[in-house]
Amino acid sequence: MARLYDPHEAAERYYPWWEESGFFRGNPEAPGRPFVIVIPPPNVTGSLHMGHALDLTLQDVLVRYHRMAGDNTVWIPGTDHAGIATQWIVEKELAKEGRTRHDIGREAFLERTWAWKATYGGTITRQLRRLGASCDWTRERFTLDEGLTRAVREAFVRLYEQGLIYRDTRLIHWDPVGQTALSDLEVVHEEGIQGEMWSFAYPLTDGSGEIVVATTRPETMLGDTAVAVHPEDPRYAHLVGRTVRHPFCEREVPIIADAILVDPAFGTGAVKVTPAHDPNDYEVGKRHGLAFVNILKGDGTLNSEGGPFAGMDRFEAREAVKERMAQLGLDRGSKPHVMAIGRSQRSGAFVEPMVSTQWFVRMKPLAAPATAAVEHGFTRFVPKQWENTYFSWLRGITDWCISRQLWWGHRIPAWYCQACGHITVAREDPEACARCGSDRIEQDPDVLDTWFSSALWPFSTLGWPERTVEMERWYPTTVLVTAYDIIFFWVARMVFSGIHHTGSVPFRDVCIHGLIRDAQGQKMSKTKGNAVDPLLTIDRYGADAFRFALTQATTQGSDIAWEDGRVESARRYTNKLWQAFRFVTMNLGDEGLEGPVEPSVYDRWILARLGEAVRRVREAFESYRFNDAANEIYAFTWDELCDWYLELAKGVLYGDATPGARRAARRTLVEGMGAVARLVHPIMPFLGEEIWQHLPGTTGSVMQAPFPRPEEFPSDPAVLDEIHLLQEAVVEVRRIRSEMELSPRIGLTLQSDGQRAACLGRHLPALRTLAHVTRFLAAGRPEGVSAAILVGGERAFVALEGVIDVEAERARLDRAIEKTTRDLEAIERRLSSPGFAQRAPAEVVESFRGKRAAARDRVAALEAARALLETDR
RNA sequence: GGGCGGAUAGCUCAGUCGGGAGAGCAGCAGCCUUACACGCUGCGGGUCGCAGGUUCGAGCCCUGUUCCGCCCA
Repeated sequence: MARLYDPHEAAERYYPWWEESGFFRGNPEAPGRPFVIVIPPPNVTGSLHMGHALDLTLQDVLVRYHRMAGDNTVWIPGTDHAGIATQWIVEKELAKEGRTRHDIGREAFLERTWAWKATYGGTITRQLRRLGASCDWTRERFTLDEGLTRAVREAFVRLYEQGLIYRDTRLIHWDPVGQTALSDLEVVHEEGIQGEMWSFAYPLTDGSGEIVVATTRPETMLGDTAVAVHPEDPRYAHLVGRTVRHPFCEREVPIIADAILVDPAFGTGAVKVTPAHDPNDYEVGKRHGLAFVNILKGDGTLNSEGGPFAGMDRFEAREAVKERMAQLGLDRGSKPHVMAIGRSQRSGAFVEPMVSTQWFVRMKPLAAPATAAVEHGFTRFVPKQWENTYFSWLRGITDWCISRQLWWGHRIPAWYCQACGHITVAREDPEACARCGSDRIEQDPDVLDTWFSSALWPFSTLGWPERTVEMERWYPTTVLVTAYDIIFFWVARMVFSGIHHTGSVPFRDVCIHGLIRDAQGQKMSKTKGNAVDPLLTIDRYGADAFRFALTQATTQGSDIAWEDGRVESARRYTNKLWQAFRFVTMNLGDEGLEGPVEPSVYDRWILARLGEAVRRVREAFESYRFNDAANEIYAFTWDELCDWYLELAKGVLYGDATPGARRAARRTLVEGMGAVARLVHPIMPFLGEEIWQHLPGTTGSVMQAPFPRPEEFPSDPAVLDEIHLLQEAVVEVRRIRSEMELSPRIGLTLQSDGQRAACLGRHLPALRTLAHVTRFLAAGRPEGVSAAILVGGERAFVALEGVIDVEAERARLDRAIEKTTRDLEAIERRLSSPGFAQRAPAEVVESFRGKRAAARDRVAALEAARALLETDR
């Protein structure tokens, strides 16, 4: 067997085998409790980052565990079409050729985008394979493929027919770089921007004076259609109802009174009103019936309403307006102002509020059932606290702007009649207007928000709106695994879409995990240069170690500060397991495993401990406690199997044990290692498989082997107790050796006349292997100097005559007495504290009395040993 | 402004029922013992942010408070 485990070689060998053998494939008609996960679809443009790696590792861990546990398991992969991001990439390519998408036309542009997707779109799914993800690739979906497009069309038409989708002209967020409308969620508010508050004067039309207003966006004054003051502000009462003269536009601007908009204490108490370019002013405009003057074109330059500034970019116009106002003597100065600004999540451009005609989803009626579903536990958040995030968003929800001025996406299925103006919304492309029958109809040029199709993902991937066997058997899905940052974007939208379209929540559980940050706790980003590349990490450490580190780092919903040290430590663990496995294969002997066996107490002990570990690991997986599962496996394999059992087995294998006992030890090694291969496989699939393949008696893939069950490994309290005693003896002798600075080469004699300690005589081979104890005597204190230790509460001695000086042993005993006395005092304080005996539960009091007795015995035994040493002087 | 989370060993973090504070890494000391020096053995290290309260008993429950982070407006 190779001296070192090669994770790359194993991955290259096993992954194609698994995939080609169909081990990843789900079958809705197979027996078993369904366990179904749909992947949170990554952007088709994307490449694997640490966030994906974490999210997908956790899903794969669950999927592999449940598949082995006998559930009807499937994990459906896929990608979304990422409207804005993908279109951008192709537009940039075109720009290099000196062309725009308009030059080549819609059809050619889409052809080109599909071609791009065919070439580069598979990047992330290839990378997923390197991670070991056991998705059912035969079911891979794409949000723009035929079936999902049909689902989108169906959902849109239904919502429209039910009055839940409508078209309206209102204030929306406009991305001047992407040149499209955005939903509220796609705007990121950036705080603490250093700007300025600039003041200027509007002269009253009648020339009797002026009114001073302030703004952080001077160019918007070109769209002002009112100046507002507070109705109860005595400074301005006489001006309400009069007008000011706009210096650049041919219009008179009314002075109005509005108690909601205006805070008389802020600034001059007078506010300019731009209804077409500010959310608050928009409301004022509606309240007062003001004109909505849109001054911007889609690219962020000023339109003809901009008068002398038409054609300028909005920021250029800002400076130009200020300059002209100064020339006109209307500039009233400026002062620094810290403000918040909205940027497009995708393009990073400063977003402009703009009045525009778009399609919207009416959210209130959809949000209410989505809230109720979580309140009533039909869908459960793990950890529970994330419900609050979900609820608070749904409570304050506004209608969802779903149209995007893009070409790459699901085109809105609405046709406008040139003859009668009717809008025809239909499942199949219509030939004529549904009302007047005219064939002069034109389809809406816009496409839907990518999230509109993502919201249908848990059921569109299963074949909805068809009533497929997948829908019958696998819907609702079992669990959605995702980070908390897309609870709004995606989780909530899937829940209300699922309930509305299918009558059921889309998943039973939502397992929320944190984000991966760098070692300093900063968010990883390409621009900061602190991003860790998961593929390089896999290159360096192997997928098994990487996955183990991710799993071990995943504590309930909190962020992870990433350091490569985590993976390095996990890689050492893979080596440890590999070496343990080598030990097993190197010690199988020639005589075979068949034949009568005489299991030792060690064999029975390790299997009992294995059973306990299996129970804890299963519990951890079942309740999404990933770190607990990883740590249980780690602690069992390293601290018990390697540190104790393998050493104990050496005593049997290399000593003069009977052939039956040796055979039993070998079988236990093989059985234990087989269980370890199965235990680790969900987290470390390649290592688990590699071990499994080389163990005698295994068949098929470890993927298809049953996950260990606690019942396979019987417990035995007497055995656990005996080995515990042995461990105590070993640890104590080792401590003596270390504290006395005795060479590991010196064989020691251990002796005790205690009743429980008597059994140590049977364990001499183990004592020799583990602590280099070469002799055990059922006797009391030896002649000459000796060290006293406690085993099972009884005194035992390590003969040290001629080996060590008395002073050192005396000092050691003093330290031990001091520590044990401190323990005893703490217990006694507890027992004698007022009310404890009366009020604490009887079993607690009893356990403390037991502890007191044990501690008293320990102190007495140590003091007796100390006294014996004294008489030697 | 509203909401949520965090503060526990030098670092990163666990801690489920309220019942004697843990892991990994780092540190110190000793070992190339025939699976593993990617290892083994032993040791040291904590005012559980702070102040009150409830309780026989609080890292855990309650109130207040400081600092850090995130989300929303």
